[in-house]
Amino acid sequence: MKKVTIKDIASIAGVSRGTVDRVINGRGNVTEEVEQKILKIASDLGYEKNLMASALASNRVYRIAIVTPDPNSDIFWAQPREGIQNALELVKHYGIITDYYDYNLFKKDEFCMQMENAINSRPDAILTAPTFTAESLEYLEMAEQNNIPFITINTEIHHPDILCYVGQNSFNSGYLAGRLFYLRLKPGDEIIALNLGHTLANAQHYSDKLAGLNAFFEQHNMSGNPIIWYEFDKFLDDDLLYEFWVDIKAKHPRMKGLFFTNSRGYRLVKFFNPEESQKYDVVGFDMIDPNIRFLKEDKIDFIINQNPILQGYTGIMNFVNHFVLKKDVKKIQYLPLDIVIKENVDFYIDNFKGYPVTKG
Amino acid sequence: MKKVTIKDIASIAGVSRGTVDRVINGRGNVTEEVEQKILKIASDLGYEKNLMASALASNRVYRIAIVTPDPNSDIFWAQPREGIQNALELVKHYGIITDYYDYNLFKKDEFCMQMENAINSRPDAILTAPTFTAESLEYLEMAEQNNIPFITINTEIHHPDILCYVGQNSFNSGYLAGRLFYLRLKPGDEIIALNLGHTLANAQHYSDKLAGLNAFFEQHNMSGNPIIWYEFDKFLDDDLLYEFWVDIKAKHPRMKGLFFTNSRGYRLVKFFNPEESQKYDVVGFDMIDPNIRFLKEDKIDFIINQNPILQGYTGIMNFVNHFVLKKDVKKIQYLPLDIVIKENVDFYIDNFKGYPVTKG
DNA sequence: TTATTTTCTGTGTACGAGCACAAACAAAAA
DNA sequence: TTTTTGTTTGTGCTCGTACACAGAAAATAA
Repeated sequence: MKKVTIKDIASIAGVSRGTVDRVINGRGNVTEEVEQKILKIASDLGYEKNLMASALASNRVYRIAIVTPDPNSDIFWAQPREGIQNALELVKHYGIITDYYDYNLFKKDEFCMQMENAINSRPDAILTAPTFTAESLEYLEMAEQNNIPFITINTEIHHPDILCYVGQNSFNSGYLAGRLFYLRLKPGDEIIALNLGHTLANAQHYSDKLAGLNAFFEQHNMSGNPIIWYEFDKFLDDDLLYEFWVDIKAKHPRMKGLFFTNSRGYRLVKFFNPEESQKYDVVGFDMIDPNIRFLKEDKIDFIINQNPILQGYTGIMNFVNHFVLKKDVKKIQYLPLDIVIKENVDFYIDNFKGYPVTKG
Repeated sequence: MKKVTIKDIASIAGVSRGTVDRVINGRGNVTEEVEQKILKIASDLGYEKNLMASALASNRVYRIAIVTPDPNSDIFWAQPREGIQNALELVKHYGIITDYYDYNLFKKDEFCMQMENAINSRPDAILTAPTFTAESLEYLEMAEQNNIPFITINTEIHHPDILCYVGQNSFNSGYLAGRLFYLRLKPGDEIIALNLGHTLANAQHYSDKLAGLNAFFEQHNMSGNPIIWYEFDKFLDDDLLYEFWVDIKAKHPRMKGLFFTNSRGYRLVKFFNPEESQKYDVVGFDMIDPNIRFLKEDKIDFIINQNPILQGYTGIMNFVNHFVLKKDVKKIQYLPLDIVIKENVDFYIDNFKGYPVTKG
């Protein structure tokens, strides 16, 4: 049961290690006849390259440039980063080095600058959350020219040349939200879909989610339950937001469900009084701290989680699978849409991140 | 930014590689003074052992004995195995070898036999699902004597000497089920909790789940919604099971919720007519194929999933973290209780297993 | 003191694959 | 034929660590 080495193959084939090495790694300069013989022996013996020895000998370094929003500009982005760092812990021995190019989520020019810096550093790959779609596509082309593949997470852009996408399926998350409202809806109840954010950034995301929600209601003949779409981009100003909320309530006495299209539901539900906490079914996204708090206080009823930590983790692991282990990687990987409620939230937070972790 | 090696430390400390090696690996025979100097330099330089080189040089082989139920005796157990095999794919380069000791889930003597075989093979660790609690504890002690640690998955046994447990928290899964029923319950509605299985095996599991369910109802003042507990061990006989079901319906006209304590809900819900599929809220466990089918047919409403694939995966990864990477491993790792419904089930099945996978 | 044991330190080789370079051989050109 | 060129194969060193063994130094016994 001993492992087969290049030496074993060489001695059986009656050639030297060097020749076997050339065949295995396709370096050429080997007669057809010998090559075939060696390949046959290798496959008969079930030869598998010892990756440790290989990495050690080649002494190769892989560099990944990470272009994601600065967590300080939007706390959500701490989570993908956490996953990235955890993955690195497991695979850094393969010689993987990362450089971070942070940008302010709300500043397009910062994004562009950092993306250029990243490309100019000539990394082996760029891992990015392409929050600015149009610009991302441009840089993708530019990187393409320099043979730098893109690994994208969280925000889907459609382009044949990305190495992979790991993240959410927005349409389906809206559709899922539809079911969650449906569970408790009565005839005539209204749903308010609320986008606390700027239309420009991530527009596709939001409209896909809404489309999914609408699709569910249509397919379940819920024409008696209207969905009303609002957008409010001054969400950072509590006074204005409160005014907006009072206004909404006045306009929609039959409001029963509240659908937040992103992670910022916490900004509004903090205005709920106890009675309102009871009355409304609230569905929001992402397990960031304030959302978790309000989930536990019954102000938010369901959080749909797309495991951003796992997105980062998987992004790195895909790199390893592709570059180090030379395995095919699935191009589109939609993560599960976890339904998080008060009763299972702690397990998602404390004990597990979707992959094994150590104590320290 | 170059990596620090033993040689670097040696030349700075003015000693040979061998001496540094003795210090780093605590092999002794080094003067206190030199040892301290080397340790200081190592920590100053941020030395980290190159695991590739280490594994290569030591040529060590780790053997794990896997003692789990034969998937042929109960299909559920194919899932942990899948996770085990996927994890091995990622870490086998560290020299990890596995031997499987399968046993029939329902045959205690087979379990004992295989456990003895496993211990006698003197592995570095035993990964097991201790479905037979009392016996498992005995073998745990026996393995303990031989310095073979236990990694347990899926079924929790309480013993200070296990290396780790990865799996479900039964009480909480019952408690979670409580919430799922609560969403749609009306005053007077009854819940039938049904254990399709033998009392003996996994008894703790089942009673914990029921306790959780009861606890939720108590804490939410639902004394108007009784929970009635049934057990039926002839579940393999369709005729008897059908008879039992007809009987239940007759006895409980106010039945609204149906709680299956394990993965075998599919055996009963197949008797539902369309009207019944609508009428009952059904909560069951485990994403095995027949359950998934009935989820899609609206006969089952919620599946609580404890990611058995991930259990296997994590079990192996914990081994690696402990033995190869020498990191501390969390002793108890409760996996998230995923709430799976028709609208998110496909993402759990097709696209993701909770960790990165390759295409082939 | 010298002999002997014990404690400490240095050196050489191995692990398996990568890679540069040398050597052997064959084919084409002189 | 010899020379040149090109193709194919073999050798030796490298990566960073582990470990056996040799050797030096110190401590103890004679």
